[in-house]
Amino acid sequence: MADDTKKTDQSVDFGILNSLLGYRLRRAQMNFFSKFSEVCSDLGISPGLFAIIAIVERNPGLTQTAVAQALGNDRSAMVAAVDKLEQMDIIERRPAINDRRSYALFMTKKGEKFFLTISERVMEHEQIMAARLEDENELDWLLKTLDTLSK
Amino acid sequence: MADDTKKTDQSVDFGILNSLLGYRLRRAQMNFFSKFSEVCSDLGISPGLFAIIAIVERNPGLTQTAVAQALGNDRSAMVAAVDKLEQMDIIERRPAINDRRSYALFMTKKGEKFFLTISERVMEHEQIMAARLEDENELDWLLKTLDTLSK
DNA sequence: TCAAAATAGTTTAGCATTACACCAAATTAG
DNA sequence: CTAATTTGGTGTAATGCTAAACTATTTTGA
Repeated sequence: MADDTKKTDQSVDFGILNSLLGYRLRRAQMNFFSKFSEVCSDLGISPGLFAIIAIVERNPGLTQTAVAQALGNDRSAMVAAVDKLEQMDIIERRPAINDRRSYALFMTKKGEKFFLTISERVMEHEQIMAARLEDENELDWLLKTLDTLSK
Repeated sequence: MADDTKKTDQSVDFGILNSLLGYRLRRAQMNFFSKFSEVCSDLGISPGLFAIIAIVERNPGLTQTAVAQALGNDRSAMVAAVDKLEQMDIIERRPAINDRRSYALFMTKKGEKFFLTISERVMEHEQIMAARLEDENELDWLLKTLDTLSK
């Protein structure tokens, strides 16, 4: 059936989209997102939750709002996220010492171990993807360039 | 008040996140997304809708499913999107000639003009962002690299 | 001091995205 | 040709993100 009347995926003309950074970034990011889910879905962790854990692990005692600001998220999105991470016994809310409005976030003992496990998986996946690049320099260059485009 | 007891955004340690392509891609893409919205929100067009228009404009007659596959979206997401674009008189559903289940999508006359207007704005914004890169070669290299990471 | 403004966390509503089930129509197999 | 499978469009439910409003608390400034 060498019938060409119906366009296949391959023959679709992407026009302007092909040269748009925004579109290409979206496709690449979507791919990373779905791969991340494949690798980590059994642990019940999304990329967004992983980012929160990573920040709290390196910066114990930050408030919810501080974490949200660091990640560029909305404060309100933190509520459900921290609720979930607390239920999973990964992080912990403690009353802030000098501000009765806010909580300080800390890793639990289980959370510290959990972070090691999941970091290992994430790094494995990262290395598989990075292997598509030419060399270490290209990776550094890409990370730097993405940073340039993030503000 | 040179008080350092509270961490500011600058002093947050991003740890592993700094070296993760997935995270950096997300930050860059979020930035493009919000800039796009600033530039195009008065026209009522999101990045996703723009992508659909761009595909239909270059490939008139594609079915909803074909457009969804090209963009990597779910079929079901097309319904509301095409409904909206039809209400805006930008694209048009016509019964497919040889398949009573499906619609073929076409630009309206107004849609063609609309696409020119919005493309202009998008390209302006694109050039502002691309100007942060070293030169044309770096842009090409980045687009190629993003493509590599998208599959 | 003390009223006004700002801030932390929360709730809620709106919107986009994803996955799943469904129906009608088309295609394939026997 | 008919039965079984696949496919296109749709509806719905769950999730994630954004924006706005609300309460309690803290900070500001006259």
